[in-house]
Amino acid sequence: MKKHLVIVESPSKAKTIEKYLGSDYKVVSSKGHICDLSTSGKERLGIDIENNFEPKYSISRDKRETVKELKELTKKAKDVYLASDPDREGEAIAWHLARVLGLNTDENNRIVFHEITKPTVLAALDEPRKIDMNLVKSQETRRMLDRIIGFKLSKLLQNKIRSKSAGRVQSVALRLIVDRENEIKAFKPEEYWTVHAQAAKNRRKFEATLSKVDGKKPKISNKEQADAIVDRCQGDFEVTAVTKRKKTKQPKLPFTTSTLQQEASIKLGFGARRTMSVAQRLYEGIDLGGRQEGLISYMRTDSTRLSDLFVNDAMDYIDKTYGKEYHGKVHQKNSANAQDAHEAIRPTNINYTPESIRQYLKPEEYRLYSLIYARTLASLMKEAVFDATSVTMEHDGCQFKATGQTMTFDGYTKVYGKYEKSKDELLPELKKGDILKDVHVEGKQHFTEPPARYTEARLIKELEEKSIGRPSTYATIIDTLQKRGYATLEKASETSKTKVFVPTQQGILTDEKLRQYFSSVINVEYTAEMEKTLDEIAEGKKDNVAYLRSFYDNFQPLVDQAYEKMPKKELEKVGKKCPKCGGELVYRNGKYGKFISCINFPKCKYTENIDEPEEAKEEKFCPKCGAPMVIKRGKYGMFWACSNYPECKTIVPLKEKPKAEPTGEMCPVCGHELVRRRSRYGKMFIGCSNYPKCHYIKKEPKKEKKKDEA
DNA sequence: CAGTGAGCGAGCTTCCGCTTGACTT
Repeated sequence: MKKHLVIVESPSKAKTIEKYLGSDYKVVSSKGHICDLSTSGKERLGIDIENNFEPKYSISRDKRETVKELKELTKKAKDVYLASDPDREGEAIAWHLARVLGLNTDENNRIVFHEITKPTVLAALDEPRKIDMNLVKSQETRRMLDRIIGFKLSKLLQNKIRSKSAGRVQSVALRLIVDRENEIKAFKPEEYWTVHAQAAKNRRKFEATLSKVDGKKPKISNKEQADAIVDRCQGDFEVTAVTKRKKTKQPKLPFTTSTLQQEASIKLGFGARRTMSVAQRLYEGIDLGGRQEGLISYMRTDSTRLSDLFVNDAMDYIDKTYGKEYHGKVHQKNSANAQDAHEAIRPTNINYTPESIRQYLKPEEYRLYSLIYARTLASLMKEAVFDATSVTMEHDGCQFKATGQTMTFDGYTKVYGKYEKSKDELLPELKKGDILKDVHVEGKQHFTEPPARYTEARLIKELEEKSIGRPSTYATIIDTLQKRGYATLEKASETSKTKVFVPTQQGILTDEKLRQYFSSVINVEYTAEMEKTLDEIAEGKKDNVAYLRSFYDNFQPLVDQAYEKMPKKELEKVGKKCPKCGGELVYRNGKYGKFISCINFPKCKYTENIDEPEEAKEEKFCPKCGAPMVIKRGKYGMFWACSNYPECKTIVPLKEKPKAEPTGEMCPVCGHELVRRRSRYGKMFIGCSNYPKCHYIKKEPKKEKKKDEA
């Protein structure tokens, strides 16, 4: 018997939905887009600009197999429902599927649902509609714009300054990093002081901070000014006001991709890549003792919405587990450009507590699942309540303030508290008119701090707030900046574990050129403007070809101008000639750093390493065969080798000793100094400088194996 | 964990956004 065929985007989703629909239905997936703009042809743009921006599509190489299968299934099916995601990209996927599978686009064969629950999927099947061609046009416009900007700029920069790529999204991410670097460079620390009073009542100590001097907010910029205030504050203080009020703290919204990546980075130390791959495993399903179950909803989402079914279950669970007083409400707020195709990232089943399934999870899966579980549950719980007290005390026109708070109801922090420390700050019982004796007042010096470099998490947050990039691309953007050699992730400081983005020379240069020639396209606001127009196209209020044309007519002259005016970056000359072909030797940047090569590459493949040791300038001949010797670089460092290799395998060590750092420590065996060296296996170790007479090696404290336990 | 070892890179395919496996980074 012929079945109805339903096509979704994700295989895991297909499995779940097939369970809901029963045996009359076959549910399969396209695994994302199946088509893309072609990259063959003259300009490789896949767009016929002269012919009204006609797109040229081809089936993506890695989807040939999928498409073949879909075609066969279509032949066998009674009818086909296109159930790709309910957003711009999903509509385009539906249209590509319709074309490739030969479906009638005038038929009602498109269905959408915003959450994967049985009632919503069944309801969707009752309301099939036609493919929304305006929405498809909107996606197609976005795609063509990105292709034009990306390929034209990349080609230009490759040609002019040997940069690898540029694009609407990556180049703005780079801009943010470079801007921040410039702010830091321009930053001048300023000195300022605060004044603090240590007081006590009934032997309970507390600290207050200077808030006003003679009724005005103080501005203290040096020690003299601070000392003057401290001098004024000698003697008894009087409590002039005590105010008490209730304070509440709301739980945060459930996770989107961006907030999950941020929180996992801060709370678990996961990079965006790692978070996504662990989340993917949780989504696809974990073997829970014989049965495979998806533990979380879809992990690429911009929505904080939770399905009604889930909310009901979770509320029951809260009532049952914690009591009705913890029963909160649904908070709702999506970011500006949210497309809301999926729910928030939540557990699929609230009864799978992290503890109850811990035995089936790898440590990193357990940690991420615990975070998602706690965040989701907390979002539906009551706010935490605090008693907050503020005390004002004065002496000779100098007013100090102290604040304290105690939690009177833990609310959502019962489950999310371990990720959000909030400490009680206690004040002694004080009342207006109390006199405080023996108050110790002193000034504290501070300096204003430069803004911090971006961590992965901060950069993703910034991009999301500015509507740049999408949940499926945040992790890729981070990778691209590094792969292109525009920025590196480096430790924020010697001691810190946090890694931050530092732009490279090439990154700074690339940004500079884009700023100079393409400021109207590569900037933080551009994507938001584009999105506005795309919405108008989707609503049928604007013609997409007219939009593309006006963009192109503005953009192409900028490209032409840049080809004309942008100076070509010449390769830096070494000042020596190539021993092989006599060409100029130049510095190049390789994957492993700077190196020297012949200008005639690829005709001449001569290379050399930079920072040759001093003695490389000497002429040296092989003691065995008399051939000249050259410096070679092995796994373990540099050495002289016969140029006749491999016929003659003579090796002479360098005169320069390999690095051995003194440590200041003495050898417990022979009393000579201990030095830090690199072993032949490449590891650093501390051994005795009296080697080989003394073989002492200091045992390094064993490095703990990375543990992934909560 | 102590006396060895001999790469590679670069240039010309890049964009963004939707997905998962096939990888040997």
